[in-house]
Amino acid sequence: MFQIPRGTRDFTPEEMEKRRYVESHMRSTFTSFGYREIQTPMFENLELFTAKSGEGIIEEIYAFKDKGGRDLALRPELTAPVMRFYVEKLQMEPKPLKLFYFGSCFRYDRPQKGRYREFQQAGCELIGTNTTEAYAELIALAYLLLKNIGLTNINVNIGNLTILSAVFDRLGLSKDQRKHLIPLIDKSLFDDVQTVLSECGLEPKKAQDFVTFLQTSDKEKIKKFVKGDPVAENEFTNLEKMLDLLGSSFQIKNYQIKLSIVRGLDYYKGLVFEIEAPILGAEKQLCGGGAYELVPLFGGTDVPTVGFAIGFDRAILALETEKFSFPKKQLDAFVIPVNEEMIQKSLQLAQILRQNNVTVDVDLLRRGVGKALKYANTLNVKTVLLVGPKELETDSVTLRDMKTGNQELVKISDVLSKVKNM
RNA sequence: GCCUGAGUAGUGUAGUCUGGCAACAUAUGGGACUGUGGAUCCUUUGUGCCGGGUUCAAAUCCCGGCUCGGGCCCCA
Repeated sequence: MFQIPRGTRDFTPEEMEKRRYVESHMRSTFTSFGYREIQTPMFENLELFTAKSGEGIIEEIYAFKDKGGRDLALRPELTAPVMRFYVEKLQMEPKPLKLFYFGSCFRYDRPQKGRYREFQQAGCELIGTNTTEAYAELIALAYLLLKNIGLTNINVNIGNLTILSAVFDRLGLSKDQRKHLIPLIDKSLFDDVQTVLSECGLEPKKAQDFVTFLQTSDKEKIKKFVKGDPVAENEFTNLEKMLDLLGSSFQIKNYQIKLSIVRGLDYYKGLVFEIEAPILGAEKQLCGGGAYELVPLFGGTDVPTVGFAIGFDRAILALETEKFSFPKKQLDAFVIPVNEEMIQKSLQLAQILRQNNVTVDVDLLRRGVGKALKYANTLNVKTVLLVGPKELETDSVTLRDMKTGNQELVKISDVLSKVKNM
């Protein structure tokens, strides 16, 4: 017996129905905002990812040599490939450029619930604008993508790395000190943050204020804290404008300012945000995004870029955890030939219906009407068409409504309209 | 990479402590049944995660591995 590789999954027809449902809703949300879909290869040159994240990443991804000795890697995420695509071929497209994607990503991680070695991401990149309205629209899009698939309980957290960095500057913290602090901030270990700050020689009062600043979502408190720092002040004013737009234009109010959002990577700059579903516990983050600078790193002309990625599998997991009832696909009709002489006629009838956008299955096992009906029942079909000699004498078939059990004799010429109106 | 729990027909479970029978439900195919049987009955198919050890005898006890779940690490 062969086994599925660790951390990968097979999807049953029922699961695929759910996934397609979510995917199609996301796709229509993206397109409703004027985004256009792109696709990039499943694997890239390894260097694309090491350039972005450093050599250390090789341990965490599927990297390999091909027969020509090239160093390749299965993509661990999609932002870098999309930016590679942009720099290589799309730089002269009119701005702003709105791109979205769906795709499998691969990471060599220890699998857990909501965490697999092959997983799906949905996301987008907005290239060529950094206005407050662009940012507001982007966050609204991320939020609505998750809302429109049926999630009810999600939170948006919004931070800003420029402000955080300006504050670090003002506190006179060195690069090494920041490196030490950032992981602690990321994990919300604020007591430890305060301890480290004291060790860095910061006055207790200042350290206390900083920790409060990281944890508060109160605009006035933050404003007071950044007062006198032109860079931070200006950035915060813009952040406020953006938040106003989120409320006034998109009716999104359940966001929180969270200045403790940090990203380990240096290329993120300015806006950062994440959306989480608290119902999922440890692996609750559904979406992460922000502004970043990758284009110059890849050799392109500098241009503002912002985007986000949604963990597709987690979004589905969150829906299931919320007990969302996915709509069930129904087959319109199931054709049962009553005996072997009726097979040809049955196939013909099914084919006519299919050509008119009716979904039809025909019994292929030459079994009795009872067994066939039972099978039809498990398929969740709307109607069954019985094709037999008695009916054919009058050019008719028996149409059975599977919900009520009612049956009627219907002329073959009328079957199409009858089935369509069920 | 670490800690922890679990793994028995396709699915859901019992049996494991206290070693000796692999069982129940459901499902799949066939039949009763040459046109209503979405039922009922009969029947078929199919199960001990893998490997080693202890033993007269292992699903059961022991060791190792694999896989899944929970918690860490990590999270581009």
